[in-house]
Amino acid sequence: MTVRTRFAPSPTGFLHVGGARTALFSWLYARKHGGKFVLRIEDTDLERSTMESVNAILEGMTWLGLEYDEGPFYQTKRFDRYDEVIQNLLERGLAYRCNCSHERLDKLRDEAMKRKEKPRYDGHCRDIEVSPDEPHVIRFRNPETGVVAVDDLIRGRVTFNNEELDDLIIRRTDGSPTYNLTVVVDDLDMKITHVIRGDDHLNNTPRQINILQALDASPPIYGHVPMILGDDGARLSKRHGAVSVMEYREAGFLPEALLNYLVRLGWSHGDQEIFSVDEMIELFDIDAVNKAASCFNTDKLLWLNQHYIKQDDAKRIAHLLSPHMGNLGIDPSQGPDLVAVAEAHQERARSLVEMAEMSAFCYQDYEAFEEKAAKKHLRPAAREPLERIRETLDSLGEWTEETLHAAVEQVSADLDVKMGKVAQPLRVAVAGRAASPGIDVTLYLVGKEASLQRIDKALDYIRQREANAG
RNA sequence: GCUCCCUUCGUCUAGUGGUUAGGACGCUGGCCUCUCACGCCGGUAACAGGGGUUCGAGUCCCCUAGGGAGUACCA
Repeated sequence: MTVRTRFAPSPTGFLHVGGARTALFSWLYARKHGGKFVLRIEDTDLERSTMESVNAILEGMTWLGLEYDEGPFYQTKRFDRYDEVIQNLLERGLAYRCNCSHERLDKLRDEAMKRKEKPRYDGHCRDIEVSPDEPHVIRFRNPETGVVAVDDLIRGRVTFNNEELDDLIIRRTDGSPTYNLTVVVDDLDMKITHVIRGDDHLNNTPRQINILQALDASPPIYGHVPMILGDDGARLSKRHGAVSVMEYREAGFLPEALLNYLVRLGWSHGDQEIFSVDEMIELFDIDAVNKAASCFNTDKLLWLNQHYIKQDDAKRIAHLLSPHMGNLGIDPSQGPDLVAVAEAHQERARSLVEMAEMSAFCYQDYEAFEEKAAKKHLRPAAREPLERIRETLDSLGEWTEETLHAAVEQVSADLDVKMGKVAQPLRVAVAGRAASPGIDVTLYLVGKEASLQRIDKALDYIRQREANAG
């Protein structure tokens, strides 16, 4: 039997991290077992489904590299098939027409709640003939007794009493099929062997199994993965920052970092933290997925992101960095080689956005000195070192990291001061702040002309300060 | 309310009857050092509570508490 898994989002919004993790687990399971991964769009809710959402979901999956083998299949294109199944159920007496009014249903619910019971449909129309010509819904005739057991890959055996279930609507008054029916028919038709989905569906599973049995089909194997919560333990929402996968791209995250973070959320393999996609496929084990929901922790994601930024090829990082530079109004082709700039910042940035911000000085003059840095380093005592290094740099033959390093060392030696006494004021002058890559690299990237100009600006600042003090 | 699910450091987790309860993020002390970062060494911090079972329980059972999901002519 070939393994076939699926991801079946409803297109009512973006691909969020919870859905992405469910998709990842499902995808990994298929890949690990040499199976197929199917994408299905559950768009039977005509009111809320949009094409923009479909595109956003596809974009998110593509970015993460969760490629599907079949699909996307759209449920709205399969209404004929659902009708056929409903008709079949109707003919065999396993479903029936119901014309109970909303009012009656509401009343039923209120009364049940008052009696501290679970609200269920009372089966009023079960044995009465409702004409096909009058407005009606179609309900599934759920077994009234017995238990349904789900042998879940993650939760273990979970059992439900049929008395708890009621006759659910499988076709609305407008003729459209409902979720629990379409899922069952689709999973069946698409020969899905393993249904890996969010655990918000665990309660639906017994109903689906009952429908499956009415259809003389054997249920697939289920695996209900827990939810992802916000860092405060509450349900993940916009309030927690980014929830959409694409927002993470915009925030400067690498897809492999998000994937690695997501796979470790609720799953682990001993003490291993870093997983390449190939390792995930090899080591992932759905049985080892935790039962409890887990909180999303951006700090750890940032750590992983930094790890991948650090480890990645500078060329690729530069390529990915480019649009973020653009967002700052910088055209990376005007200035130093972006690959060199990226390389210089690879160990310093936790995200590409941070990298763009911290390397902007290589392309454009900063607006003002970082206040604390200027106060600390651009003081009268720094004037001489700065003047000396300016002179040395001005007459430097070759502008390379080696010659620049030597120049700074030479001035420090001449002045008989530690290198920091020269490098720090120089750094603030050239980069505008107290932190930057090594001073030689920093100078190299800024270039001779801009460096000298900025040193002059720093010297002006110091003179101004001396004047004010005097 | 009812049904189902869940519960180890702040967070992600290891742990499948005998461990000084391990790792990671974070925080923190130090080393390295031209700054920041990286790297390295160290520290901080957890078995929700209560009953059993057992020579022995984070691990098995029960109860309580707390969280979550479902309870739609949403998916």
